[in-house]
Amino acid sequence: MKRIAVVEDEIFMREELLDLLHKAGYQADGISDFEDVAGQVLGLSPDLALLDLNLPGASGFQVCRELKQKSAVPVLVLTSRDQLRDELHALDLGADEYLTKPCRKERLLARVANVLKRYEGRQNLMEGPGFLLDRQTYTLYIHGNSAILPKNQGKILEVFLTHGEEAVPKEELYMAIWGTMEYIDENALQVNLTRLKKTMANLNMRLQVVPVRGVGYRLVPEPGQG
Amino acid sequence: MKRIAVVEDEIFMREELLDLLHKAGYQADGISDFEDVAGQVLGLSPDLALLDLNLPGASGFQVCRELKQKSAVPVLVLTSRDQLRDELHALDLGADEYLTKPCRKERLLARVANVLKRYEGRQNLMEGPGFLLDRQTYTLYIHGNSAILPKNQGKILEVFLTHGEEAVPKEELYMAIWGTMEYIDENALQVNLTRLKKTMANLNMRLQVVPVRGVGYRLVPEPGQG
DNA sequence: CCAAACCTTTCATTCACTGTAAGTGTTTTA
DNA sequence: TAAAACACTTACAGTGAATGAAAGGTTTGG
Repeated sequence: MKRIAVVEDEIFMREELLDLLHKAGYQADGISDFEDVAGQVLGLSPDLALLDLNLPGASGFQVCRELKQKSAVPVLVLTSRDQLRDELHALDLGADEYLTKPCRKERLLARVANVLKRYEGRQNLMEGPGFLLDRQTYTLYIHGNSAILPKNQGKILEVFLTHGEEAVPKEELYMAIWGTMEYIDENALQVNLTRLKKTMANLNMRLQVVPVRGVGYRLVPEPGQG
Repeated sequence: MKRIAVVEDEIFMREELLDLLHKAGYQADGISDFEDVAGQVLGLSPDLALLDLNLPGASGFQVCRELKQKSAVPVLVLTSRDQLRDELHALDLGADEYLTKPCRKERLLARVANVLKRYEGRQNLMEGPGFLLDRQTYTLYIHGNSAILPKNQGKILEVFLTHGEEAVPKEELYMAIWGTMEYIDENALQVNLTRLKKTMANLNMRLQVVPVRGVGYRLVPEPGQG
């Protein structure tokens, strides 16, 4: 059964949506606490996020951006904001659908089903700047091409992507690759990083791995000439 | 540059669309003959098809269905039909977007860009019954999971998919795998087929490879109990 | 300039993929 | 029913990519 996360602060509306989706055969879960909305949504690991834009605390746009940065979950924006610029903004942030309230139930359900169908088989894809990464196979999609990363390089890149441009401590990379921090030559990580860099260069990924002295590494956009 | 195929019978509207898309940096091509529309569109091998529903000859719905059956090209329906049931029908056929005329230019361009963005990196994906196959890496997406096929198995499956349920001559499989028909043990193909079958079973693909005596093989849906 | 931190290249090991071989089933036809 | 043609399976050894270890080079900051 497909899971849908519903982000809507108005309680009556939320219950109605949950009920509607439930009757349509989805497992729908709402959020009632509006701190770290994106985190909560991802915690539900839904197949789709249904997102209102007018939220207490952080704006829906911010939530949408965060969801898209940290995952590849499809986002359907359902809002009463009917300004064209809101729509353009949401779409630009990567929203997969934009519907304005009031909205016919049939239309909403059709769009939900449509988005879910389009995302079939994409559950494992993570979004990076300009590319997609399959978390299971470490297949990388970039510039309309695809390539398979060696497992270690894939794991490293995956960890980087979950951190955005934040520094990633070496310990975390150790854990991600080997599941432990013992008995591993410190150099092994180094070698795999070198290999990842070379791979990224070969694929023309405009990203650089830069060291953070005494801590670990960061993934940053290449200081391009563009 | 992204290519867009425009299917719109009203010539004035068509020219306006082509102009708009062209100014937005796309390579847009229109169709002026409305026989075998889907075939013509696919002949352009566009990154996106912009489709009107009211066409002379076959209905736009039929074209949409055909496009989705024969390819994985994204379809954006732009129509003056504003009935909900038309929209539901189009979405059900797999249309990726449904916009009603009149439509603000900004909105249209935003949706076009949005759909193209969503399809980024999907150019190499082939659609099979219930799964997707990446033609470059032979990554297989099924049941929300992904797996990498060994090269030979991937090539075989790829050839099968281009044939639907038609029989595939052995010679074609030879050519696809080894690029030649000489110096190859006839049994090698056999072994690879056995391996592909095992792989498909492990992945719960509901497909069977059946021999066509003296000719080759066919890929058919499993005679399931569903 | 020195030491710590960081990087790169090379090499042997390991493991998945592959074709060969050898033998077992199955269908067709006389 | 027999035998020939075709189809299938399993086991095995060769190959090549990925990996960690080793050894040595480079950068950074005090």
